[in-house]
Amino acid sequence: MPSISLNMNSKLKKEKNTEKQKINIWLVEDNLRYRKSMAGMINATEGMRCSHAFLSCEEALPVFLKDDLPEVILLDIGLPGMSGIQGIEKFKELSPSTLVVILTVYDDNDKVFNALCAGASGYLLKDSPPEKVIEAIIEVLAGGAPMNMQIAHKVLGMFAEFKPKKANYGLSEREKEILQYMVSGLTKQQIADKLFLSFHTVNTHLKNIYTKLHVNTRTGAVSKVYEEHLL
Amino acid sequence: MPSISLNMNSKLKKEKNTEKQKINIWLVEDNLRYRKSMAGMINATEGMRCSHAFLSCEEALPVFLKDDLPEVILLDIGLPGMSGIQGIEKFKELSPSTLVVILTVYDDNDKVFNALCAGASGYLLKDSPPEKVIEAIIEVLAGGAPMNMQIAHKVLGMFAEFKPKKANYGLSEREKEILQYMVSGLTKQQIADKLFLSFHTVNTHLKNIYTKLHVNTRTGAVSKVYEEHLL
DNA sequence: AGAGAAATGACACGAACGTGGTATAGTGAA
DNA sequence: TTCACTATACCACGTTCGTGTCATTTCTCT
Repeated sequence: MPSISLNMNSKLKKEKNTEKQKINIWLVEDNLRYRKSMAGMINATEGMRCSHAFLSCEEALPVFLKDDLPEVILLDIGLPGMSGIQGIEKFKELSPSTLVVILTVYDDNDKVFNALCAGASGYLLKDSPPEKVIEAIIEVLAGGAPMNMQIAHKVLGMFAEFKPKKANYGLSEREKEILQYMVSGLTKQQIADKLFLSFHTVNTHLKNIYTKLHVNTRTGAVSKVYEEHLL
Repeated sequence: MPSISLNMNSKLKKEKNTEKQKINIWLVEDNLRYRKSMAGMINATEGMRCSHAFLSCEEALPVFLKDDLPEVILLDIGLPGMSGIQGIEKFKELSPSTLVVILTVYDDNDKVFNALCAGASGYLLKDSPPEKVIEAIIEVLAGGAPMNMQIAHKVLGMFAEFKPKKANYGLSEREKEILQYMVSGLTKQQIADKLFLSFHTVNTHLKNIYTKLHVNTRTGAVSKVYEEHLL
């Protein structure tokens, strides 16, 4: 059974006060059994209390109006009504300091990616043993980012997808320079002025760039730059 | 002292064979003391051997020619000569199945980001206790992604930066649709054909899009779409 | 029912673009 | 030294764009 080192001195105070100094945790989870079991687990842990357990984000959000802001929300993704992903955004909007930890069965890249972009501070799968969840709460409060091994692996994998592409297309330095200016929205004449070149020179370079990139509009070239992470 | 569950049956075989069945680990680290200490730690661990310890990537790369491919490389980033980041790419190029774990003092976003993009499978800080490094080797071999708590936190933070921008600029659905086609490189006439619209209609929509996005060229609009993660 | 937003359509004109050429000079490799 | 590549520069033609102004038809919301 894990225990936390925070507020250990406060334990000397009277019960009522101690109750309030426990870590305030919310649970949003539509499965009754899992919800009850998890809430029980939290309340049985020293220094933690599960003050609310909802079965949808729609239920949970209005409670934010009262000043019972949670420190941590354990959030499912496959919920009735509003998805957990949308939920994260709402929660973080209402209380940016609240840490959201995803607790779900979904492990596909898309869900993980979107949840993290939305502001989740951790991502656990439901096959994790309950002790791991309790540990995760402690970790996230300590400034960490609890994740299952396989989730962490996926996350790093996403980075690798970000810029492996470096198909140069054989662009020369000058061409890259001109492409750069084009991407930032300048016209040929403006680029020429910027580089102290003739309009015709820029025109020629652009022609060559189009040939190399297999495009025939400036728009297509700009898209290619972003799409394939050139420059 | 951690121990691994892999190849436990092989321990019955004779010494020479067991030696080869240990996990082959390379170390690239310019600090003499740290290198020696880490190599010693690895070799003292059951089922692991540090077959090589280099002080730069330039030294390590030629050894890949012989068929002594490591399963894991512990790699520093602040190295003389070629940086560790470049090193990752080279290593992964020569042996994609080799897992690279960064072991460094640098924890700035840029280094972390680039290392992960380059293909690192883990990222540890040097202030980690040696046991943690050994655990990380086991974890990465089990398909995980070992990271310090603060690194994991940084990594998730990077995701949040990816698409918080939801500045819609008040674009209507139709406008977004047209913008989409423009981004993919089509001309006004081509877009009109695609959507069974008049050229003039597309022209008007584009005008409105430019106004809303505060740009006045298609190139500028496309850049804005990518730069601010619209659509 | 009426206001307001969005989508649709049209015309015209000057500016910018895309593409077909041609040509000179410098640099570094074969 | 020749060859290839790069950067530079020019011209002309037809196409596309950006912008001005205007009008009609849906919708939605109240």
